Amino acid sequence: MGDVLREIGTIARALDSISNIEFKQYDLTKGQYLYLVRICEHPGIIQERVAEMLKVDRTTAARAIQKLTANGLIEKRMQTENKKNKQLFPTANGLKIFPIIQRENRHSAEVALTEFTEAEKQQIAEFLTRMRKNVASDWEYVKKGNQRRY
Amino acid sequence: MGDVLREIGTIARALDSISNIEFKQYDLTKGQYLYLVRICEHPGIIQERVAEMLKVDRTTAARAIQKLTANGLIEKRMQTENKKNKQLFPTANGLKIFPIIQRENRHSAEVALTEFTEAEKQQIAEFLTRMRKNVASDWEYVKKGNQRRY
DNA sequence: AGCATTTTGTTGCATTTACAGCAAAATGTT
DNA sequence: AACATTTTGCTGTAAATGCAACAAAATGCT
Repeated sequence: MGDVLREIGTIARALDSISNIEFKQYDLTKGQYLYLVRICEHPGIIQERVAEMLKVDRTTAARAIQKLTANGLIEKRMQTENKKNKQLFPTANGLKIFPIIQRENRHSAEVALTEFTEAEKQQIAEFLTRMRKNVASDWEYVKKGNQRRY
Repeated sequence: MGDVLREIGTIARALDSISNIEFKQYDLTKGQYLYLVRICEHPGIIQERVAEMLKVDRTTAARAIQKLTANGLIEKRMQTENKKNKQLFPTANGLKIFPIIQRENRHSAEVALTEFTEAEKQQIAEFLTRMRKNVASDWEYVKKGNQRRY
């Protein structure tokens, strides 16, 4: 079933594209909504962890977060116990945009799942979580420079 | 079920990331494998149609295809009846790489669907196709500059 | 036929993305 | 305690991405 992955890629690009266009009016440039949402949901998280959750390159996350900081949507806090980790928190402005993103995402989900019964929604959610877990280990493996055998 | 879209995004990024790393040894830079596959499968297709299938910006597709042409993996052919459309065809070199991409994609699909029964694979394929169709119209709508209401 | 609209393809430019490679702090090992 | 390894964060650089804006061909309309 090679087209399963294709469909996933296509859906992901389409939705990401839509979100990026719709969030431009809030001065959120490409992809930034992803990071802001995760930081709002996990205040105090460090960027390395955000990259891992999103399955995004470390440096890509670093620069996206840099920009969110520059734009005053999140802030980095240093701790006294740990001088290396920088905890991330949404600012008041970031928290103001957060529900807007949630609303948009909710609407996109509704559109995507039009004509799905509750049971079907339940089931696809479960399927996708299983797939994500299956894929996660390969991603880390390859990202660390290892070669898959096949 | 907002996490459905999230999972899709995460899976898509992870797999795309893996593919890009694995295809670098064949001088396929970021994303090019997507275009090459579609052109191999639909010889004579025009780039506008490729962009639409992939749900990618017109100009992004244009440049990816430009590069594939420059690297000798595909070629553009002009027709006599129609002076605007440029048909795309894989070259001998492109056709040599095609099965390598297919093999990688097949392996990724196997990994992603580990522990899925045949019936489950069937079902998720069907679900995803429905989702893709649901999302496609919004993508075109927004890409053309229209505003969604929600 | 004549004119407006759509389709297709391009380029300029600003931004994001990601591989290399570095440094400093934290953690693990002996 | 001393040293090696891992974790976290950053920057330089090259490439992809995508909006704006244009031109030319094709199509639609009256």
